[in-house]
Amino acid sequence: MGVTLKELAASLGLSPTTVSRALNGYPEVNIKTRQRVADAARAANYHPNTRAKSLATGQSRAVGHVIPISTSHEIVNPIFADFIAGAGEAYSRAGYDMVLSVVPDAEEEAAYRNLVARGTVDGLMVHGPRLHDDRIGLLHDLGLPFMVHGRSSGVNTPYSWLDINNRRSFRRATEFLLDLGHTRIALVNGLEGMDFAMRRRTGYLDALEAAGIAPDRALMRTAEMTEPYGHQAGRELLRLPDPPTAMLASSMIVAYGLRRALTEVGLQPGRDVSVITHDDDLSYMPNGLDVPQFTATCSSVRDAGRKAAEMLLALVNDPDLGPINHLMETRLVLGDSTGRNRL
Amino acid sequence: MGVTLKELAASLGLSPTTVSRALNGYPEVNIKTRQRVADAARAANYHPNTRAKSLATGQSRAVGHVIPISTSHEIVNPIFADFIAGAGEAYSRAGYDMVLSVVPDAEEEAAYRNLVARGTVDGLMVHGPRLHDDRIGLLHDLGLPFMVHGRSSGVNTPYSWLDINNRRSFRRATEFLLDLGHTRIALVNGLEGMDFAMRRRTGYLDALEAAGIAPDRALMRTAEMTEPYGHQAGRELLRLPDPPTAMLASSMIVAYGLRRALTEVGLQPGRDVSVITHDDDLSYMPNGLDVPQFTATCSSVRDAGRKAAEMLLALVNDPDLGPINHLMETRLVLGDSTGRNRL
DNA sequence: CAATCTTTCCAAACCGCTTTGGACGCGAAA
DNA sequence: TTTCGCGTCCAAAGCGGTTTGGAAAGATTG
Repeated sequence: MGVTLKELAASLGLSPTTVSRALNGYPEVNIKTRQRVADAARAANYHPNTRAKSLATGQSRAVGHVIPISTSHEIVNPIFADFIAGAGEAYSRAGYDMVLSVVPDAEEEAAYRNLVARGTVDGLMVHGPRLHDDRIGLLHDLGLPFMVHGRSSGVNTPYSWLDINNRRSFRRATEFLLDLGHTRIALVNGLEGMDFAMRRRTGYLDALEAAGIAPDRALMRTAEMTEPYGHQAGRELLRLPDPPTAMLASSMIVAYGLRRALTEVGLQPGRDVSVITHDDDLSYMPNGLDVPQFTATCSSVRDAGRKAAEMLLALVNDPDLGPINHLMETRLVLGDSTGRNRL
Repeated sequence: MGVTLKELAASLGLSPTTVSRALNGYPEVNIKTRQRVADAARAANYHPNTRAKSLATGQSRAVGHVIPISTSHEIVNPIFADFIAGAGEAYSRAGYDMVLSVVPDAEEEAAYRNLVARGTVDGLMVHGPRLHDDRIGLLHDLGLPFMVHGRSSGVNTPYSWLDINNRRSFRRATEFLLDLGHTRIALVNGLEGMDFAMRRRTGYLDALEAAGIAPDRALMRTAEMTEPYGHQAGRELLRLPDPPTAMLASSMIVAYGLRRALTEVGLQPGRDVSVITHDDDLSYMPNGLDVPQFTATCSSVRDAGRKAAEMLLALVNDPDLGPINHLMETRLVLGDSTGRNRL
């Protein structure tokens, strides 16, 4: 493999101690020696062995992400890739490694315990929190710093999280549709076991209630967010005796499905039926090339990943930091998919 | 953190040596002692420290995936999540960790060198190979086992890869369209710097040539695979003086865009214009709920991840294994998006 | 019964790094 | 001159495992 510290030291006629100190910026080494060491290290392409270093320091300089695969749905969250990309950027900038554990949700707890007991990581990221998520209590007990991407309603112990303001976001979107004169507004949501979906529904209901409109269960759908789901939900909604004139989608890909359902029966988004979607700003799913195709509540999940990673590293470097939170607001971008209610 | 071997040994009145051997299945330990140790280890939730173990054995029991982020496009490959999910499954089953390095493509080489020099991983996975990809030569020199997901034309040194038969797959799809009477067939491809895109184009051209049809540059598009790209490409193709009657899409999401372009001008996929797409069988992008919405060349990228990971582990465990390859055929599934040429 | 294996265990070295506790030489202060 | 402090370096003890080379006791053999 690579050169070892010992070899490097020998080639310089110095002790490993001095070389180590020179490279790690300790004061007790002559400036000329330090320079000599630095040059030699570069020339030999010396990189300290990760395992040895972390064994000696007690820190692994790595963080873990546990990705749950729902055994019932076998689905991988599409936002995962962009979140990881953002987080990975922050990690590599800080010189941290990222280790990923992909596990069926039944083995999630074991996965967390494993990573902690084996000392593989200094911190953990929790993805896809559900309502009353057990993992938070578990991680609290395990004692390693962790960040949650999202929140978990019903959990009492304080914890660190980063989330978007799902509730306000969907309230805002609903109000926007109400202002356009819509009163029959459908919500095509994600799986409601997920915390974010519940919050979105709450925001939607908030707005309806404020407007004095009674919610209609027939207008509220929930499922794993795919295009065919959006399509089917759209078709069913349009076939209702009193169909909605506006629809709220929980993701861009669901909105694609809704649009297909509309155009299939000759309806045009924005003119005949309004559609607003949440847009995670996924790199491979841009909201139009130049102008936005959908009116959307927009928030970059990549930025979220970057920020969440930075927060996690802050927690790792200062364990006394206590729970830290960050709530990101979304911005409402106007596209062609919304318009006045013409009924 | 967790219990250490030394502590466990002390609590049992045994030496660390014996405990280590008992846990690792060495023969020179009494069956009763072994049992006693196993019980105690389970009771104490003992897991050997990753770093110490790998330092002692010289193996990290981890593999690295370097994910390049194109600095020009800033795009994360959408198939990445499912591939990782498949690979991760194989790794955790084998007791290996997966470490991810997300880096701008300019720093890719440094990332590989780093992982190797620091001894962080025992093997590497290469994603998104381009034509004449430098990384293969680099990894060859670095001497660590590696697998390429895809291939790289123009590379002479032998290497291990897993790929789908892109060429035959697109030749087959094109022939299918030719059999339906289509002669003006468009190819809406991915970025042609990518090896897979080049192969698909070749398969497409093979079929045209065999049918005695001269390729038309106006019918061949290439870009990053997004829905808006598919939409735009579809619009432009339909506006040609002599528009295509069939289209080949490089991914499901591009096909969504094509379909939008068709329906926008009142054309129906399958009846008026035929569309075939490649389908990576992404979990969040199913090809219809019950019946396939698109005729597609289908191959699960998740299975590919699983298989590629298994191959990489085989290489890690037997360095003399030499280059191993696996070529997966796609299956053509029939959907509603194709039909006879009615012109 | 002595000699020779086996079985079962342990002490100690080692993996590659960090870090503690000096050692040594030199200039400044007493 | 002696003492002290400082700058610069090093030897050695870890970190938590694995592994080599015995050692002691019991079983087997001639």
